[in-house]
Amino acid sequence: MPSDELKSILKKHKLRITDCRTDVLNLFIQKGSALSQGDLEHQLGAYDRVTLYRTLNSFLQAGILHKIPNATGVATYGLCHHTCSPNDHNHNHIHFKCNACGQIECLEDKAVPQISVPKGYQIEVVNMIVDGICPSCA
Amino acid sequence: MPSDELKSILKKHKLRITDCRTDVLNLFIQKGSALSQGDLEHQLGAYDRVTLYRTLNSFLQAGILHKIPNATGVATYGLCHHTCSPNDHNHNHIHFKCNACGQIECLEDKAVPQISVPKGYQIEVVNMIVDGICPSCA
DNA sequence: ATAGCTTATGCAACTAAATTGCATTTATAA
DNA sequence: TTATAAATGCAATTTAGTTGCATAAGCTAT
Ligand SMILES: [Mn+2]
Ligand SMILES: [Mn+2]
Ligand SMILES: [Zn+2]
Ligand SMILES: [Zn+2]
Repeated sequence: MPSDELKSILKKHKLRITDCRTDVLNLFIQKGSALSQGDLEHQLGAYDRVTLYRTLNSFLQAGILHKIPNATGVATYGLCHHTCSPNDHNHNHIHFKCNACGQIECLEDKAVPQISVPKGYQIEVVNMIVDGICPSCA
Repeated sequence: MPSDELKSILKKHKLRITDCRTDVLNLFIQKGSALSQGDLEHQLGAYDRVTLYRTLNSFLQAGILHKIPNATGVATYGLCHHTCSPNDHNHNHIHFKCNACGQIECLEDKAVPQISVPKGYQIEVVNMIVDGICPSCA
């Protein structure tokens, strides 16, 4: 993606434009799938782990990325494709984790179905994670 | 829960009966909510961290516990209320995580709704985690 | 009940990920 | 261009998860 577009995305979210941030953002856009901090470290070796860590946190805060729950213990992050802001993350799509290659993807077109919970419980966010085999691994 | 019942549960799953295992099992039954290894360490200080770690793994294997995905990074485990065996964990219920007290519960009565995924994806397991406020914290 | 075999436990050590403090560098707005 | 606030890198710490090995304990067959 052209550098100008990357910068405008950062600007839109009121983040200072730095090399690390544009590179991280670009990687997320290129890859299309969810990435962990380790993925970033591996593919953007130029930057310190801590800087990548803080970049992820900035992006979370800003609403550029969302955190994807999973049982493996390593946090993964996906691009917010819809308009998200720090206080209003707005995600409603299913996540898919491939048991073969380990990749996690956002299935943007698949909405999380409506559910009900017992009396007394208040719903704030609903996450749905599908484990299985992705098309590339089938 | 009476010691005899605890022992028979362990026996049913072909696990040797030890103090640690009966205490851990008893704690899960008493609490009713999901627990992390840290929770066990805190509440069953008599046992070594590694022993608790291996107890959790044995229980997972045996089908006594199931792992509950969440975005916090610490693994939590819940009792399998239905018949589960090592090769056939059979869970279909929603999990609820309270954003106030942090507790995670199994909503046994709330089934995970059926979903469809894009062509080429194969579903193996579906997890649904609801974040919100639990009745005790409301 | 006991002996013998198998499994569980505790300790120490190690890995990996997440997190913090602080000095230095860099981005941005005046 | 300069002043200010924020981002970065490095070092160090915390936390969770994991493995190896010697010892202790559970279980089964005699
Ligand atoms: Mn997503
Ligand atoms: Mn459950
Ligand atoms: Zn795959
Ligand atoms: Zn609560």
